Amino acid sequence: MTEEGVNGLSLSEVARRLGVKPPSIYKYFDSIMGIYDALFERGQRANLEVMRAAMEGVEPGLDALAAGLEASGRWAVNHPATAQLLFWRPVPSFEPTPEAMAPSFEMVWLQRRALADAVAAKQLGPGADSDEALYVTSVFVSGVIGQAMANEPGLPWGEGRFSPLLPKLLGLLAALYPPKPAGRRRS
Amino acid sequence: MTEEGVNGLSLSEVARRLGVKPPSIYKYFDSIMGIYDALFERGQRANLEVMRAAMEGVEPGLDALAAGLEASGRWAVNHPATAQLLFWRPVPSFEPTPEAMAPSFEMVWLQRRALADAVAAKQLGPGADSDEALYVTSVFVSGVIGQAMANEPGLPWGEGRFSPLLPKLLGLLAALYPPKPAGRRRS
DNA sequence: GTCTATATTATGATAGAC
DNA sequence: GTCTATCATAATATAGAC
Repeated sequence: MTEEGVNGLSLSEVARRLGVKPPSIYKYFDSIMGIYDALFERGQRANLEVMRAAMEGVEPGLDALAAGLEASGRWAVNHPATAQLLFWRPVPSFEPTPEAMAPSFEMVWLQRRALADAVAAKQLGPGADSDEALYVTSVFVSGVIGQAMANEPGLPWGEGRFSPLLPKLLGLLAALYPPKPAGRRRS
Repeated sequence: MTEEGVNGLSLSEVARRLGVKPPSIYKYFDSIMGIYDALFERGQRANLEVMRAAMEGVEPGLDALAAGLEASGRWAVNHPATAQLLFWRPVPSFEPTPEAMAPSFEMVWLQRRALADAVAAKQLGPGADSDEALYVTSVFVSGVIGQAMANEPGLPWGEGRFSPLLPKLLGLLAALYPPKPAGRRRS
């Protein structure tokens, strides 16, 4: 996928590099879509696990959210081909199975909980305990990853023009959802 | 590209749909990479022109920036396959020629000028007249487009969970680059 | 669980007639 | 500027021997 594009993955080439003949692959996968599905699930799982690990042992709330998203971003730029498969759906005929999708719901939940913790810790206002806040953070991360991968391929996370922006962008959550609502008249 | 993925574009299929035979294509393009390059250049040009048109007749500064980026986002979700070709480089063996890249420099310049205008109009602080601010806006737009295309394919701009976020995100520029620097001691 | 052999279909590209 | 014919190569997938 790295060499030919995600869409250029070939079952025959997989067999070639494994040192077996193409028919052998069919003992393990029903079709090339089965290979995509396994790659998709592995990728989702790996991404979830680095995020989970990064969030553990960090103060719950904004710190955990930032640590988790940084880890996810680092994983993505380190696995650009898989990340494209997961996040940009470049193979229209491939639809991941529910099992392959499952880890991504877990990731959403981790982020949603971190936002709720940030609200509870008064790092963010109550509006941050919302799907909207989740979408905003996902836009930040996906934007940074996409720009980094497209414009600075091969650069490690933390270098270049884009990935260093992520902490600054996450800091904007406090501007969107200020912990102390701007003093307004009682309503 | 829509049906088979950007990487699945086939010169033979192009010929088929044009009602000609494959060798005829070679009178117009050196190779399939020449087709990609033409698509890339057309896409960049189209994207530039909708942005330019949207910025004209709008108050220079933040309004023009927002209008231009909205128009660019709308164009992208309306042309998802071409947008993938332009913004995510899904064909590793394709390198756009300098001529095909040229419109994108013009786009950068339009946005940079809008940021400078916003600073001049005191809508944003001086720090916004910078490459960093440009990268931030590009992350916003690319993030919104990427999330919309991957998670809500086919939804028109303005609907769904992501594209309506763009104005809100652009509003954050004022938090990053406050027009009146927060009162600090003389330095 | 591996293989050979094969079916079927596709691709990008070129030579050369018209 | 179109075509026919062709080259060289590749793909996914299946049947069936071992």
